[in-house]
Amino acid sequence: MSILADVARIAGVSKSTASRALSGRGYVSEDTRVKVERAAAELGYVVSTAAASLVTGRTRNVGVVIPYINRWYFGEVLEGIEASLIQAGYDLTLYRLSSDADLRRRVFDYFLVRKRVDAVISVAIALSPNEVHMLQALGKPLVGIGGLIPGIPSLSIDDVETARLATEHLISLGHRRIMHVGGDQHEQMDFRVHSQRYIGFQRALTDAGITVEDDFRDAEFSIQGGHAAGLAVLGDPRTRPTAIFAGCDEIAIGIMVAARQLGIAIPHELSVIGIDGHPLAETFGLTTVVQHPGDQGARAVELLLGQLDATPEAPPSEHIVLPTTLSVRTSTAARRETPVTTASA
Amino acid sequence: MSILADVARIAGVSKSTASRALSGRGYVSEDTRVKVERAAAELGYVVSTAAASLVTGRTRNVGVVIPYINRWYFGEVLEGIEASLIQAGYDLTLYRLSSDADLRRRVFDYFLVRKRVDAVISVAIALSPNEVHMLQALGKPLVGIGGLIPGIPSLSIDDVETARLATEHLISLGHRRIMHVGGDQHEQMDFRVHSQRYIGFQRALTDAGITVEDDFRDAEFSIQGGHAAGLAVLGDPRTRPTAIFAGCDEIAIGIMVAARQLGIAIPHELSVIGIDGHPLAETFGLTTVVQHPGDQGARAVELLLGQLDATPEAPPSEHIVLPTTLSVRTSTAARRETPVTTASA
DNA sequence: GTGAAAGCGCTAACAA
DNA sequence: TTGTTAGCGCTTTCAC
Repeated sequence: MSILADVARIAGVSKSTASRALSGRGYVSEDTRVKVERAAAELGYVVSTAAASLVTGRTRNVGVVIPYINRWYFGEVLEGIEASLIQAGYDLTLYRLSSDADLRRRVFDYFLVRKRVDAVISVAIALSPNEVHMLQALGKPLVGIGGLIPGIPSLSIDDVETARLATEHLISLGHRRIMHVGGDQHEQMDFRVHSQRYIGFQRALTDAGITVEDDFRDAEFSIQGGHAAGLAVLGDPRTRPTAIFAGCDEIAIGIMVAARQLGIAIPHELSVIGIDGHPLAETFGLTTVVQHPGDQGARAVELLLGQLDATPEAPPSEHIVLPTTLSVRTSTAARRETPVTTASA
Repeated sequence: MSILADVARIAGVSKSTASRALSGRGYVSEDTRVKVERAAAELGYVVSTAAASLVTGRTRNVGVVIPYINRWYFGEVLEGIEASLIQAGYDLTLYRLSSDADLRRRVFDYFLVRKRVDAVISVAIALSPNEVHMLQALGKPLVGIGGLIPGIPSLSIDDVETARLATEHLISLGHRRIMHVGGDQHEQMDFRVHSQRYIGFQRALTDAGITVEDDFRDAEFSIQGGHAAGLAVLGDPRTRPTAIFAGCDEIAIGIMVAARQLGIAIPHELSVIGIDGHPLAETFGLTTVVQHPGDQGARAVELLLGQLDATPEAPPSEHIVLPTTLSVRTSTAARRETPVTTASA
């Protein structure tokens, strides 16, 4: 492990010149720059981040806090962030925050503060004013994904509107007996995404003058979860809905699997719509409202780098609402000219 | 941001005493320890890792290189690693290595070397002797997951044996027309997992004296991939296999979906078996050979910490082969008393 | 355009 | 048991 002094010696210059040549900051003649670079390459020299950050206060490392890794949406976001970060020469330090409040406090009080990260991206985690304040007091730029965090730039779709759009699509097909299979309202994600989508759903129904008695069923946000809920909800032909708006594509797919298993024809007896744009939606012919999590990750990094590199006194703190688009497939291909009721009553 | 000197001043001791009290290394009286801790808490002091690592050479940070994030197996491994690491007080810096050789070199030459990580976990990436040597020369412990890496401790299942086990299960059910739908043999993963599984498959057939003409079809390692391959392979009733050994559970599930779509009854007309232990296997009634990726991640961290904390001169470099277990479900529930041939010829 | 020197915040000998 | 001292490797004024 060679150090800067070695490089300087071999190149026949001082440490400070070597440092300038390598970092690109400050004036160095073309000649010496070449000499220094050659020496560095020869020695396989790599700057010590520890030493550099000690003096500059920058680590070129970004912390990412995220509640799940192995769910499609989150994995995509993470991949998007990682790719952008590495390309910009930044490292990514990963903190998976479970619902364990203790762990969360530890991560914020200890890990994130240790001057180890220059900035933080918070995915689907609603930072408390306290947490935001802490990080900001430390001068650490902050970007949120998946919901609005007051005071910092954040990125998300409009969950209420997206849910409304999905539900309206079902209504426009003639459905009246529509159900929402979504996230447990008590076990909320941080931004209360579950409620938001439920609210959008109900709003669409209300606006269309539709009343549904049994309009909600909770499910885990996974294909398994959707499948279990689907079996439960679709079992009784007399009470089953003719259309389901699922809280995410995984749930929607699980429901479609359950429907097939129960011999329920899609879309003739049941229409299904999801949210996200999961690649499986195509395989299953699932209509879905698409968002692009990978792009969201990339965009968040962009915002962050803007804060990091540019003017230190220009903290843009607006919330950006990302558009979602309807991608219609066979799961909602049937149009009902007259409202359908499977109930015999 | 208070620094150690502040804490020391408030506690009325010297910096070194404060350091000892906080780090737990060296002798400090109970009394002063309490005083120092109180002062630190009062100031919200957190040690600067940059400064600490500059002098100790340790960063309490582990680098993880992994080819995918959004695939079940890899996500699980990552979650397992993350949980164990954070519990041990280590950070995790994530590098997703695509097939881009350039990126790979950059990560090894630059990122991993910058003294930013104390150790490296390599998931499903076959490190070259060069890469291993580089990291070892730097004194960085190294653990591999997903295949044997000569000279370093590594962890993996026996892909050949696992594939053989799966195939033997199908054979024992009376199947003769068996096919392997697995990874592209050209687009190999680093440890040639695809070939290994294919070899195990073929070995089982050979041992049973079975010859199959069209015994392989490649697929992307995803449900979509399995679905596409399934449609292609199962389309013609005269040539279709009666059993399929899939390269992973995602592929197997995709095949099952395709089969249902084609009206092929499982397990009466087709048996399917996968590898991994994906949670969806239960939903789909898929028989599979189970491994536990999360545990593998945890185990890898254990091995790493052993090297990191313990005797510096005890590098255990053996490869540990993890057991896999057959989990039988309905997808292979049918026993054929006489070998089945769907072919009319 | 280049070098000398100071010091970032911390730990680890070594003395006391 | 505690304090003093000397750096860890780098960047960055400030002279030259």
